[in-house]
Amino acid sequence: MAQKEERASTTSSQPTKSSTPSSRPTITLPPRGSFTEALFNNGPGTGSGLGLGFSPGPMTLVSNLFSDSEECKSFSQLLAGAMASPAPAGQFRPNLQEHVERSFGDGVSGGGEMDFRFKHNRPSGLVITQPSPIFSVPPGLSPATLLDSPNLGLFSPGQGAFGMTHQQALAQVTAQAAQAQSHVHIPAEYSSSAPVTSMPQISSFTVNKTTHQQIPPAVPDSRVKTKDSSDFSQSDQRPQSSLYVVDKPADDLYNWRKYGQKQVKGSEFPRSYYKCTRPNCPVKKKVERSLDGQITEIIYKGQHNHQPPQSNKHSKDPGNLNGNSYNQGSSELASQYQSGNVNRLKHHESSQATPENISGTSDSEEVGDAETGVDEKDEDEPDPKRRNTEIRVSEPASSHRTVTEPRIIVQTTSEVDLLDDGYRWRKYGQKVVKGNPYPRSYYKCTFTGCNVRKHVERASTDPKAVITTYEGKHNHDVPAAKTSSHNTANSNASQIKPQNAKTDFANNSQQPIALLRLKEEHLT
DNA sequence: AGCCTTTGACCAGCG
DNA sequence: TCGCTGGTCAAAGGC
Repeated sequence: MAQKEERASTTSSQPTKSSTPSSRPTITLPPRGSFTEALFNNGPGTGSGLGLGFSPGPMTLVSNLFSDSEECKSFSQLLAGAMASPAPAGQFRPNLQEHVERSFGDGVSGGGEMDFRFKHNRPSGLVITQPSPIFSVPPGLSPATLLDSPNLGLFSPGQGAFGMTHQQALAQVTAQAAQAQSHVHIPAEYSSSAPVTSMPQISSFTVNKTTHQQIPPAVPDSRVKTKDSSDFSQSDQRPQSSLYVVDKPADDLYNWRKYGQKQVKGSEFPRSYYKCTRPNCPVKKKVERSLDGQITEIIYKGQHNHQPPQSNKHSKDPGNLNGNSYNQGSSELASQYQSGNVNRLKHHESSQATPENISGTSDSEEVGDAETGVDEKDEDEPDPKRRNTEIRVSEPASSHRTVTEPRIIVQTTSEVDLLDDGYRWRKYGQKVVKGNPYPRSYYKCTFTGCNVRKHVERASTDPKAVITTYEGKHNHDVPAAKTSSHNTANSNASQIKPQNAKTDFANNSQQPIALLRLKEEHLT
């Protein structure tokens, strides 16, 4: 059946390792004070990362690389250098890849789809051989070393962590960063104040040049969605036979039985109803998917009164190609769900839900039982009071749908914060995840009508290591500078965005350069 | 045989 | 009361 075909195609979509490593990329060192300064210090006027005064984490550094438009000729070139070096299938890569993919694919109107497709549709046989000086690596730090280091491989077609969650990604970032310290030597002069742990990964920027590997949503459902290159130029078209997937949303360790499907008004997509197959378990979930199979929204209702099956039969699903990693993620999700977190994202799709997704609705609805720092220890004890909580995991409603990771949001504070990118952000939630003492924080752009979301995570072992994920596209300009020094700094940051976008390369309104270039290349 | 999906019918809430 | 809509049931069929 179609289902089988999808599974088959999903399986076949496994990434292929780089097979044509051309000459190792030559990485030149740009004048310090520009690139490196921006890289490690977030650039002039940007203020410290996230306004927290700490050194940039791996993702921030990576972001800086992208944002440093002046140095970057094109995204592909960036990738070329990295890809030229066949990095081992490190486990962590997919995570960063996810970050980048999401950053580039989500919420980018106009080119959004193309961006997204890039990650999904890069022809498996496509080899980009444009070793160009995109990345700057301090003397003594061999790009090859970085790229070949199994500990540093980022964005390479690793398979192990195919379905990693943010938490996992973060955990690995931390772990690997730590390992990096012992594997990579970084001249002190370049280390600056930035933790050495963050550095190596900068150059470990390897992007999967093969068939796109979709990261399964951290949330339970969803399978990998893949598309072949043939679909590349057909932005919103129906999926072709060999493309995709996504079928039953059941990879959250729990077993679900579909008991109904209905075409609901207001949605062009049918909604499926699932029940946990566990006897007496009241949990249900509603899943809406687009015609091409992408999950656009997932709404959980109730709380499991049992542990996830140890051996989920669904593990055989292609979506679990990653096996452990994915299961881990699922497990975490399961725990999160079980913990009774309440979320209501409305439209997300953001996640693909896109933030809009998350946002759109989330804003007004995610409110709910604001709980902060949900204590994971509760996960094993269903709280009767939480029984009927509803968790909505949706995908972005943006026109260009992308498969991103559904989110679990717990609204907490309403503090308005000015982060480092010039935009004003309101923290609307945070969550403590198992294994990480630092909460994941969620921010929303405070500009009226703007649904851009920002999700900041810190590594459990190194709060300086931050993964920032943007969702949505700003529909406005960077707020005018305020009188405060902080704001001024941010304002400056926005003005020099190309050089200091920092994590903002992910931010739609700022992603661009690399993104656009990427398109150009694919179009030709 | 068991489990799951499909799908039309039924039910309840709401305006 | 009626119609609409969302949610659920349950028979049929597939794997």
